[in-house]
Amino acid sequence: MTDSQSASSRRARLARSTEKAPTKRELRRAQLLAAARKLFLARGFEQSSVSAIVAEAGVAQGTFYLYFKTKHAVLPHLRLEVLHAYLSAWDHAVEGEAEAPADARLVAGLAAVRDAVSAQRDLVRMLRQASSSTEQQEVWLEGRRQMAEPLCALIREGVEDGSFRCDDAWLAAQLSLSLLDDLLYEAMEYERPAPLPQTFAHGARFLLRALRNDEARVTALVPLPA
Amino acid sequence: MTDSQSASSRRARLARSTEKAPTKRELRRAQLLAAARKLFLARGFEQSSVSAIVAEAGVAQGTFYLYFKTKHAVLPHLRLEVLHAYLSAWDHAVEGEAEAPADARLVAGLAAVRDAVSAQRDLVRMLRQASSSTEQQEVWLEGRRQMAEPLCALIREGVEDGSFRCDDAWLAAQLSLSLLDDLLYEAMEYERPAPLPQTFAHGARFLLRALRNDEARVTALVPLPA
Amino acid sequence: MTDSQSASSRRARLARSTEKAPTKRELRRAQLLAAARKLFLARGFEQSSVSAIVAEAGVAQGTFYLYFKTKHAVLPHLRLEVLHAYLSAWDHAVEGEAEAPADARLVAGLAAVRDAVSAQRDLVRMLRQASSSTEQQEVWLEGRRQMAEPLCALIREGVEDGSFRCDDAWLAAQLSLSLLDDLLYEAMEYERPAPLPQTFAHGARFLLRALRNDEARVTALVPLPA
Amino acid sequence: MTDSQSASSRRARLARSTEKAPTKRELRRAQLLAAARKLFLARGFEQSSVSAIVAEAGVAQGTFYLYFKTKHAVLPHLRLEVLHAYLSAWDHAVEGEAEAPADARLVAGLAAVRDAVSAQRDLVRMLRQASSSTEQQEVWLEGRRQMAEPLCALIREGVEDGSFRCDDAWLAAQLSLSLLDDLLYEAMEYERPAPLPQTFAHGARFLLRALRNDEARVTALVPLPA
DNA sequence: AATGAATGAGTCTTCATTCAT
DNA sequence: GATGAATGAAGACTCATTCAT
Repeated sequence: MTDSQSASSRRARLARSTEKAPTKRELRRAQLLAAARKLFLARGFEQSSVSAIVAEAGVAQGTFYLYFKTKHAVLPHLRLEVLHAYLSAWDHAVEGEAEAPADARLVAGLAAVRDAVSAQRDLVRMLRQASSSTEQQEVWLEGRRQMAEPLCALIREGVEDGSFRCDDAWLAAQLSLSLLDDLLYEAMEYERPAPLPQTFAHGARFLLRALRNDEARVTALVPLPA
Repeated sequence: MTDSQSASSRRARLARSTEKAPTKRELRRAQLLAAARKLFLARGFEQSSVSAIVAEAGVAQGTFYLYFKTKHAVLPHLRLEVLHAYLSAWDHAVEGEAEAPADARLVAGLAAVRDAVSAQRDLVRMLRQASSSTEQQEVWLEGRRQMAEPLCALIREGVEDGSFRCDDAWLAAQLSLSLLDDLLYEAMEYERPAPLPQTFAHGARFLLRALRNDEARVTALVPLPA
Repeated sequence: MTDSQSASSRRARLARSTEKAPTKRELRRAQLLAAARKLFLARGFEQSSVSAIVAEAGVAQGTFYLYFKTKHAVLPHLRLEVLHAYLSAWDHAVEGEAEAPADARLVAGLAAVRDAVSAQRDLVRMLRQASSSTEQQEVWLEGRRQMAEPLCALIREGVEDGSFRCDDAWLAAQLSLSLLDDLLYEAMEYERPAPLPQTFAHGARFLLRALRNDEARVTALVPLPA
Repeated sequence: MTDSQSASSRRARLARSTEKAPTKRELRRAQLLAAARKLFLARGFEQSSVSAIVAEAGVAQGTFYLYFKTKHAVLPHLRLEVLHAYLSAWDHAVEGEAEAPADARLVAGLAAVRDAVSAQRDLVRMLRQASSSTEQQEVWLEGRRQMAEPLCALIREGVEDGSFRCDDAWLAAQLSLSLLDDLLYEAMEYERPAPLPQTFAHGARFLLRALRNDEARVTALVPLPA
């Protein structure tokens, strides 16, 4: 329950800015955001001019600057969207098996995020390419921190009920995220070091083992790929 | 021996283009590269104009285009420098303890690369920020591939001599690189998720454990940080 | 009547884009056009930079590209100006002698265009020199087509009333235009093959004869030059 | 005879610069000329850089300037080539029917030049597009003058033997050239005002008529096209 | 005579941002 | 709030020409 509580409160926190009040102002911003996302996805950040964005949105050039201080200021908003998708996927999967042991929920959560990564691939590719100003990097890290939270909680739970052992749950969570954010993304994008299913299976098994699951359990949760 | 051989031949391969013949042409290119590196480090890629680079190098605008087809064409050369530093560090550390068991050499190698990552931090930060065209991404992946090679060889050696166990040495090497490339970089850059020493220690322990070293051995090789 | 009607409607058609609405936009465009014409005339097309044009017009560099997609896009507008001058001259002259027989009107029209060619000489010289992209050539040919229309109509009229005879009125019109566009221009520009008055007189007599006017009539309409 | 004499002497005059002495210097110049022609034809004048020309010729950048003062200085040489081709065609055709009457020889000559124009079309298109400096225009006119010479001689001959009548043979020759240089070129290039065969037939008939051939003779020499 | 590295002025064009209406 | 014309600095890149070797 602590889990689903924190998940809900987190979701609420994230949502507050977009779901709550469909202000006229918020709607306009969303309209511009949608136009920007579409173009950024199609042509990339640098290649999408503000003028193209406003054309797509059907508003005047100057209007853009009523809602975003600069062109770069659009990026954190898009990063938040990605983040939101990841967290929803995790929460949904983990809550879906609320009665299962921690390691099973971990695997379920990882798989759910893997699929969310897949669904957000294009947006992430764009965000990675957008020349990341320092402020942008902060947003990225904050996202990783938020993602690590529930993962860390789950690992701690597993440590308590004896299914995991590890030195530092927080760092273990980070390492896992490194896998999701980085390795899975590249597996998807370039099929390197191996196609996605294998990369995921080996990665998950590697993680479970590092968390001290015994070999039989590891294979039960994630069978070796062909 | 195969290890040190492949290391040497790799080093030779990498070096050929730069060390061998200090052609007049190579010297000019190096001069421009140095100017570009300096400015890219100081202001970032997008913010450094070609005109600033040539001013720094003390040559004419057109001269730049005699040595690089476009401004972006400079980046792969700089990425190679970083790569070269990593590989040198690894080779040096691993060869330095040629008689030690595989897991000890792994830890030594990781630590050496950690320090090299530290030394190259600024350059890497810049390369990450430079809007990475597709070709640029290829260079990055190729770098990771080259780095994974010796790491993978060492893991295989450990599997043979019984100090490691793992499903897939190549993917395990990639995961480790994910740690080096990504997690250590961020630990250094932002002290997150934890300052570098802790992040490294926990990460290395996590890896060793995933490779099935027993607890005592893990702690002997990498003590728990305070 | 058909003649003067078509002449008027043509004039109207041409005029619509420029005379009708002195939009703010049209005015700016005209301002830039004037600056471009002045510089192109003074230094030639290639030698006139966009930056010089905007300086002359007293607007910012970027403003130019609000009105013309590229520097070359200015040329068709100037060609239209020339064309307009030719057509006005022809219409005016031919309408001025509405009661005269076809051959007399032909000669009057030719003479009027000759003078218009003279007035537009510098502009035409520039347009000829401007490296003519394919699209530019299309504009040129389209201009010739528009010019040939009334000339052809007049020749046909002459054929009907028996003052002319010819195989193909359209081609005869083209040949006459060749004379106006090409030979008269060169006569004016370089006094070759002979000074303008002689070139014109001989050319007109040659044309009239090709159209089967008898010798007396030819000489009555265009006396032999000294 | 005066005809073939003047033709020969003219040919000699033109040839002198290229045929006479295959100096080492002349050969190099020809080599560069060939490279320039090839590139100018393929990409146009402005789009062919000196650097591309020397690459094509297989010599060094600086070498170009040993043989041509500037890039534009290449054009007159190419215009001469075109001219030479026209004159050869004319001479050959007219001499080939030395016994025929003047008007038949005129038609034969015109047809020969028409075919030469066709063969040189690409080169001419390029020369027309090359921004014609004043010096370049002089070369063009000089070419027309040289072409007009034999044509004029033939017309005079025809006037003497009674097959032609005209006010001024020189101007009549110019008008005919206007047809060849201008109208035929455009008929070939754009099939306007009509495809080449029709344009040529009507043009030739128009000329013959202007030179006072009677209708039967005109049709005998050049039948009406379908 | 030949080379080819170096020059650097000059090109066109883009675009984030502002501001008067 | 919304507009969209105007800005103008900045950008990457080209290329005819020179000159030391």
